[in-house]
This record gives sequence, C-alpha cells and structure tokens, in this order.
Amino acid sequence: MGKSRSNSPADQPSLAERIRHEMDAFTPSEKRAAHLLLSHYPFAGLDTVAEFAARAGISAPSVLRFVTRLGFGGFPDFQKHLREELEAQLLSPLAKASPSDKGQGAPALSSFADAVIGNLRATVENIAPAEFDAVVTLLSDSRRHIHFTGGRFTGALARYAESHFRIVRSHVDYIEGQSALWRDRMIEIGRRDVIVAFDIRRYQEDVIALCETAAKQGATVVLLTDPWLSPIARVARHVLPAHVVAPSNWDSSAGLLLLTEAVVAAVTKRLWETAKPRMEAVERLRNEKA
Amino acid sequence: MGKSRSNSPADQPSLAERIRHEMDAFTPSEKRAAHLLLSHYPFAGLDTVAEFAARAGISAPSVLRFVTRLGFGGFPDFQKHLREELEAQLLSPLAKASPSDKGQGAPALSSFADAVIGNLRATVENIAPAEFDAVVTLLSDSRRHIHFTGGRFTGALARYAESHFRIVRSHVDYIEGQSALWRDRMIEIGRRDVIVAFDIRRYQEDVIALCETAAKQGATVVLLTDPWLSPIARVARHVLPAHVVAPSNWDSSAGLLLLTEAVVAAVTKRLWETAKPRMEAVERLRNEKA
DNA sequence: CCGATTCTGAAATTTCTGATACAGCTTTCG
DNA sequence: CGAAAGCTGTATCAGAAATTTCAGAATCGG
Repeated sequence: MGKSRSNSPADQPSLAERIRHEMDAFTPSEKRAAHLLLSHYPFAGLDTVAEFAARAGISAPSVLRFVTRLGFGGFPDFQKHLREELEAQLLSPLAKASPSDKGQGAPALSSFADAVIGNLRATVENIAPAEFDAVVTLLSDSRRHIHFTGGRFTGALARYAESHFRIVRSHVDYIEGQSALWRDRMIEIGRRDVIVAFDIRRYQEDVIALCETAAKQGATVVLLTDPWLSPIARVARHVLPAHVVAPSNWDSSAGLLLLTEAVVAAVTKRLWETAKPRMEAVERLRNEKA
Repeated sequence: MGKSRSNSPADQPSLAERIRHEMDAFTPSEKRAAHLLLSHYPFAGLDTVAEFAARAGISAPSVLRFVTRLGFGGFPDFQKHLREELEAQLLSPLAKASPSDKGQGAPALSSFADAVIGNLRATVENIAPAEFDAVVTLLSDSRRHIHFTGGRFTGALARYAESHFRIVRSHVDYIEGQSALWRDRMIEIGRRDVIVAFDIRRYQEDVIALCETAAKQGATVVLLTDPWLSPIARVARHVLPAHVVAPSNWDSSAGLLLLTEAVVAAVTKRLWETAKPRMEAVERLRNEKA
C-alpha cells in the first residue's frame, strides 16, 4: 500500500490538535471547515466533499483548499489519515486496558502478554459460531478420518492437536507437511477424510499443495490461519482465523492454540460416552509399559 | 423478505454480529469478504471497493454482491451504515466496555477463552522477573548448546520453541522425550549444555529421567511447568510456572506458549545483530529450494 | 475612495469509483 | 456421467466525486 504523502500514522499530535493550533492562520471559510470537523471529529470528514461543504456552509473548493493547506495531497489522502488515526485510537485502549504494569514484572513479558490477550479477544470476536460448531461436529464424526498438518512453526500446533485427538478418538494422524512423503499417502485420501491444516503467513507452498490435492480428491479441509487467510481458504470448507500480531519479530500462535484447545475440549465433551472408556484404556496401556 | 434498505442506525444487532451469524449462508468469496471485514472491523469497509476486494483477494463484483446480500442498496449505503455504527459506538463508552457480546458467540469458545485469558494474567503475575530475564540471558548465550524436550502433549511446545530458536541461533535441537533414544545422546551432554524442558501434570517419567541425567552431567536445566511444579524442578536452575486449568477435560498450554513466545521474542531481540543476517540467510536457502 | 491582493464559489473538467452484463468455470444433483 | 444451477472474474459503462479554472466578491492598504 503506497501512501502518497507524509501522512504517517505516527504523527504524535493528532490532526485535531494541529488544527486547533493553526486555527488563526486560516481564512474565514477554512475556519468554518475546521470548526465543523472539530465539532464532529472525525466523522464529519469521512463524508464526501460536497456533503462536508454543505454542512459547513461553504463551497467544495474551499474544503479542498482546507485539506491542501493541512498538507494532504487531496481529499482521499485526508480521509485515509482520519481513518488510520481513528483505527489506532480505537485499538489502543485495548492495549493499555490492563493496568497490570505494577512496575514489577519483566516489562517485556507483561507487554507481550497484553498483546497476546488482545489477540485472543479479537480472535474470539471474529469467529462465526456456526463455523466453530460445524468444525466441532465434523471432527466428532467418528466415521471420518482426520489428518493434521502444518508448516514450519504451525506444524507443532498440528502435532499438539493430533496428540489430543489421538486419545479421544480413532482414525487420527499427523501428516508431515514439509517432506514430499505425503504425496504417497494421498492415494488413500478421499471423501471420508478430513484435513485440518494450520497455516499462517508466510504461507507454505507444500502445505498449500497438500490441501489442494486432498480437496481435489474430495476430502474436507478445515483451515486455521491468520486474518489474511492462507490461500488454502480457497479449498477449505471451514476457516477459523486467529489474530497473530505481537510485539516481536515473530507472529504469535496463541490464538491458534486457543482455537485448537477449544475444539479439543468441545469434541471431547461431545464424544464423552466413547472417549471416556477409550482414555481409560490408553491409560492402562501406558502404565503396563512403565 | 423484500430487500428493502432497512439500514436504520438503530438496528440493535451490530452488523458484525449479523455477519457472524449468517456466515454459513455465504458463498466462498463472500466468506472471504466477511472474514476481512470482521478481522478489521469496521475499517476495512471504509476503503474503496477496489481496495477491499484486493485485500480480500476477490473481485470487485463479489464485494458488491456481498454488500447487496447484506441488504444494502449499494456500497455507499454500506459505508454509511458502518460510519454511523462506529460513531454511535464511539459516543457511548458503555457500548464497548465489554467486548464479550455473549449474545451467542459460540458459548463454548467464549467461556473457554475467558478462562485462558485468566490463566495468562495469572501466569504473568506469578513469574519472577529476575527468573524470566535470567532465562533470556541464558538462552542468548551463543556458546551454549540448547536442547528442547517435552512430554506427550508438551512435546509440541518444545518443537515450537525449537523451530524458532533454530532460526535465530545455532546449536539448537530437539530431543525426543518419550523414546529411549536420548540415552545415547547423553554422553555428549555436559556443562555447556542447556536443557529446556516442558512438563505438566501428569509428569512424564522419561522426561524427568532425561533432565535428572542431564543435570547430573552438569547441564543447566530450564523448566516450564504448571503451578504444582514437575519433579524436574528439583534439578532445574530456572523454573517458569504457568497456569493451566481450563473448563475442559484437558489442561490448557496457552500459558506455556505465552512464556515460550515471550522468551523467543526477547532472545531474538537481544541477538538481533547476529540473528538478522542469519534469518536472511535461512530465507535465502528456503527460496532457492522452492 | 480606489487599486491591489486575497478569498470564494459556480461551472467546466478530469479522474476514479461503483455498478452491470456476460462468459467461463465449478459444483451440485439427477 | 451429463445437465442444470450457482459462483466468480473480466471487461465495460455510467455516473458521481474530486479537482481545476476563472471570474466575481470581499478585504486591505494607501
């Protein structure tokens, strides 16, 4: 997204402040525009030039001159700045919502935690209940065969999911995403199979290929991804996006883990009748070995 | 029902809720549009159709069909509704006080998320800052060799940590906890080695044994565990406990993941001078292969 | 009070955006 | 397996919105 001008979202002084400060340098009609904008900040500026002009009681060109004087390349530029400022402002209270900065606590850890918690909240907000339920139902169908897979980092999450599912029900396995080995196994993938794929940016070619192949053969694909959606979404029946941005050089997978654990919990509950004896049996076997 | 323009600003249910609710009635591209909008609500919808379409990875007409299906007369209508909703929400501070619209967001998911968030808070509270910093310092020492390990479920977290550390620095590997294979490798474990072990209840015999053996040979052990502390704590130099209780038959590993990611972030930052070129090199190699 | 400068708005112009028609493709259903 | 239905993107168009032009109005200085 190439922004044309110098309207960086990091301008410390909000545009409103700047306008107040430069108010006396404005011409009369510019003042009227400024007053309107400030009195309904920033929504008045999100309408069209014509509407803004009418509401301010001035002409369209005057509005244009006004935003030009503020240093914007044009009206769209101006609106974009307002939107970005608004978005930043709306998201920030969430970041500083928790006053957990008691001075103590590794600051790195505590701020990181705040960001992660924000991610979890946002993730839950954006999940469609029907989608979540559909996934739970799908994975509770004991006639289906379930295969988990993931990329470089998300592969670990796939393993995590698999290790739980394996205990709750049968016909569960993990497919190595990176190697070319999965191609052989594809011959057995069909209509009754479910692929649960984890994939966040940068999306991984081999995982995408795996899912496309599986989908082509009639398998049902469930995707856990970031809000920008892996290309796998094209072939996926169900998509569960999670927010991943954290104050780090890496993305955070906490949201994906949350979804995974919630699904595991729900499926376990739904299959409890059969899962309980199964889990006891697993436990017995483990103890014998030890 | 006639598709009138019933977009009065007083529609009780926010548009976001309605979209979440009707999600499964959407076509694939409509879902992509919906996901984009929900993940950046409502700002994504304030751009132009073209930009929205590009960001969602679909065509402009699909976006138009999406907003039409939502019952709007056109895209400007849709935008107007978003602006009004936003303005109303911003003016009533009460509206956004509790973002957990429990109206019916998958109840299982949302209550589960609340529990997990509580765990994260509690985890951060109970971490000794000095301990956290000491772990970061230890793992930033490039002369050390780092080995990750874990149990049945936590092994996935160890792999997750390993996959990140492997890129940031050298001398990193993963030791399979369950198998007896690690006994052979113990001969190479000594004073310069660090074992990072993940272990929560029920604590796993073989992982415990691994750590005890390694400690006996002079290795430094870092333990990530639950608040009841794995027996490994006795031989561990540093212990980072995380809360794990969730409304499920299983424990939640989200706290452990949080700690892991926070450590990864901190180490990456501290080693940035050497990590950056290393990461670029890794990236180059990956691209060549592809 | 007059001329110069600045400001302002109506109208013309240009750019760009939203909307539509249509054809190819996929999926579904018999 | 084939036909029907539905979905999606390309190309295109109409129209609206932003921008520029320019002439008239207001203001200011002398």
